[in-house]
Amino acid sequence: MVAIAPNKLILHCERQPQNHVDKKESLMVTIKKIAEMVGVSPTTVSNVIHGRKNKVSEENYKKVKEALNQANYVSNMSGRILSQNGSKIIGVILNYSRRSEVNVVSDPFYNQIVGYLEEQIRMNGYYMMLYTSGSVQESLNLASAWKIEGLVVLGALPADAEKFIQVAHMPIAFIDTYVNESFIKKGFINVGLQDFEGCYDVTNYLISLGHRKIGFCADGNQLVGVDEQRFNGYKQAMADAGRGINRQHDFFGLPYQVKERHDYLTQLVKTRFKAYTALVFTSDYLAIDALNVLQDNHFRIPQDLSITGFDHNIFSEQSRPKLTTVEQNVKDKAELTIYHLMQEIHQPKAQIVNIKLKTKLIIQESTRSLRR
Amino acid sequence: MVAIAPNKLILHCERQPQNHVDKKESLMVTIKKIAEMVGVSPTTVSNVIHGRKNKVSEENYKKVKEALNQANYVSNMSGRILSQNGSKIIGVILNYSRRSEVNVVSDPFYNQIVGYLEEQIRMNGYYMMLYTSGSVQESLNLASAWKIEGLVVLGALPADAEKFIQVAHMPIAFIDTYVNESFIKKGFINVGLQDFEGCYDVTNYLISLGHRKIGFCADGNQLVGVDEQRFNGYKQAMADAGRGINRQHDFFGLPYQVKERHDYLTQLVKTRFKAYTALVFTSDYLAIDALNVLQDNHFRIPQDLSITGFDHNIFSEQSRPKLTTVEQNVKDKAELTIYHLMQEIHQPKAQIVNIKLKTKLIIQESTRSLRR
DNA sequence: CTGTTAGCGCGTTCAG
DNA sequence: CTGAACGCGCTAACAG
Repeated sequence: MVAIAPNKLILHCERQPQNHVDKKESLMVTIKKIAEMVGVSPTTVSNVIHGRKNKVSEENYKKVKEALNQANYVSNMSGRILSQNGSKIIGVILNYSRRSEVNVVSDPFYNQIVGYLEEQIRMNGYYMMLYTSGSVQESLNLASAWKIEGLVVLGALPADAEKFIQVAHMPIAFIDTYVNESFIKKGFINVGLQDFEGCYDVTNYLISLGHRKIGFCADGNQLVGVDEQRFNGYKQAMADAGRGINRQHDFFGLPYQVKERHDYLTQLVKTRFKAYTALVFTSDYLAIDALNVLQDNHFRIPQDLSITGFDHNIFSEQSRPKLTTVEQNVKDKAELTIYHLMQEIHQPKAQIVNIKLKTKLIIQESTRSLRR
Repeated sequence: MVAIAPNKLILHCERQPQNHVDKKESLMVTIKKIAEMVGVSPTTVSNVIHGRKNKVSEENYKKVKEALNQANYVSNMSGRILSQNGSKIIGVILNYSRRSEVNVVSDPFYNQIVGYLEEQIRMNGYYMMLYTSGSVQESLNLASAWKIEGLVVLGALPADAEKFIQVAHMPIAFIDTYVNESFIKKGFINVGLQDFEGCYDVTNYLISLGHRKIGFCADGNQLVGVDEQRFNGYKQAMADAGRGINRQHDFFGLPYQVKERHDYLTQLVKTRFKAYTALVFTSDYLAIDALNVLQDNHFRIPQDLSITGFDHNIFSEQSRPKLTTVEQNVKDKAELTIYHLMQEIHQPKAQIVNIKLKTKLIIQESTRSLRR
């Protein structure tokens, strides 16, 4: 199924014909075996494992406990799940994203949050199963096959998110998702940002610097979910400054694929971008990517053009000039998401959580004042 | 257990007292139910699921198949695992790394490869369980609890890797790991780079530009595993050019924590770095990080100092000047790793795989010639 | 070709 | 306080 051609330098790579090994030994330490060893019943062992001291004599408790440690007992999850217990798995689903047409892998935001999610999930005594791509149904199948206790869905588009809500039978926490009001009922969890306000602020800052001709750049040609909110924030700021926005002209939908995007940007630099003194980007990644193309085409940032990003991740710090951007706290996002998901797992349908974390304008070097 | 203080702006967050819901319904579609519906035995259904056409009449086959689709049957993994079948899980273990003291989250290399690994694992019909941190034993416990079929271990230090080999009862594929020769026996899989050669090449390139005073910078004070090999490559290139290396003076071990590292670098800029015309870094990440500190301290790169990275990831492209670096193909690494792990799963102990992928010198703008 | 049965490991009754 | 018995969903071995 994997179509790779391993024609790289291989140092040693011996091969033996069909060395079929019987692996029937099963080194698994089971409750039963522990019970045999100590000379008690499996139930007693189970009780010890679950710390039910009032059900086991102190003497036995000690002996069993010791045997468990000795043998490094690890409960078999399959057995556990089967006997109506939680699987202790949280599924994390990617790729219902604004950047869905390209491998999510390259998106620094997703990379970062996945790391933090894993950390939080592990700290709660759960395991994380990571799943990318596929349809909503596919994801839900995965979830039910493993009796997954909860799902984290990243950056789903409204339609997908709504399908998740309708079809799923388990707690779901969304991150950065906008759905129709009617879906926001008991059991709904979403952790997002004040996208509108964040983009309003940064646009407004540009306006305060004297900019009037400000464009808006996003991934893809559709403005939906997060990007839509950010666009609206930008639009509102412009409107409040007495500048109407023409979606046709002032919005630039950039291709997802790197090469195409660069080609398109190179073209824009020579044409439509000339009409602007500032550009608002929906992510640091995109802004930095454009920054390089602009610089390579002898645009000076910020002298010739001011640009702003969104995220305040490592990219905006490592670029030169450093990027003026909107900060979001990814770690907080992950923590809150898992916190509320755990609440929901332990106490279903108890709450509605729709968090919009504050953002913060980070003024750096990629923007300049038009006044003097 | 999670110690977070959700004192952020929360829009709506209602709460209800203990709305304890009975969720005993179990919407799970089981083989048994399908069997009842169609009016055949569970075995027949199982046979259809596994495509054993020769064991089921064509008529029944059709009827069952239809019912399965109709009901959107998904096999319960726990049952499957329990009855001696593979779990279809590949565990991916992080954090036995050269950068282990800090959250792996921030390391772009790990982020990237995790994404590609997930892709490959999924394409092989497996699931990925991601696990960070913890001891070798802990990781192996996880693996046995879930009857994990194979493990991918990223960036393990030699000692940990050797423990994995000794204790584990399942196929393991290492990435970027160096172990003692004696551990390289049937069943061993490692996919790494020509670290020595890569660093030799880049150092040699600097030498060819006329540099003689070249320093070496890595994470942490210990040179082990990958970093050790790279250091050796650097050392050898210097030796071949008639320059002996003093590990005390010419090696710079940088702190893992960002703040401390920046402080240390700021200090070095004013002192020891002055004695060098070029610096070799073990990663793009580190090189770019230092580049910024250097630039912020009015060092001009490459006029005052040439620097090189390792990885050729997005960082080396987005920096200004672009980084001269050593390219590795992360996608290839992931593909080969999973390819060979799958081989090993299906045909245990059949091979020894110790791949060292070629690297490629990428000459960009962060290095300059001392000749004229 | 089809159905019955046993057992995987665990947790939870329910009798002792 | 302890142990025997059952069932979760699935598969494989075995009868019919």
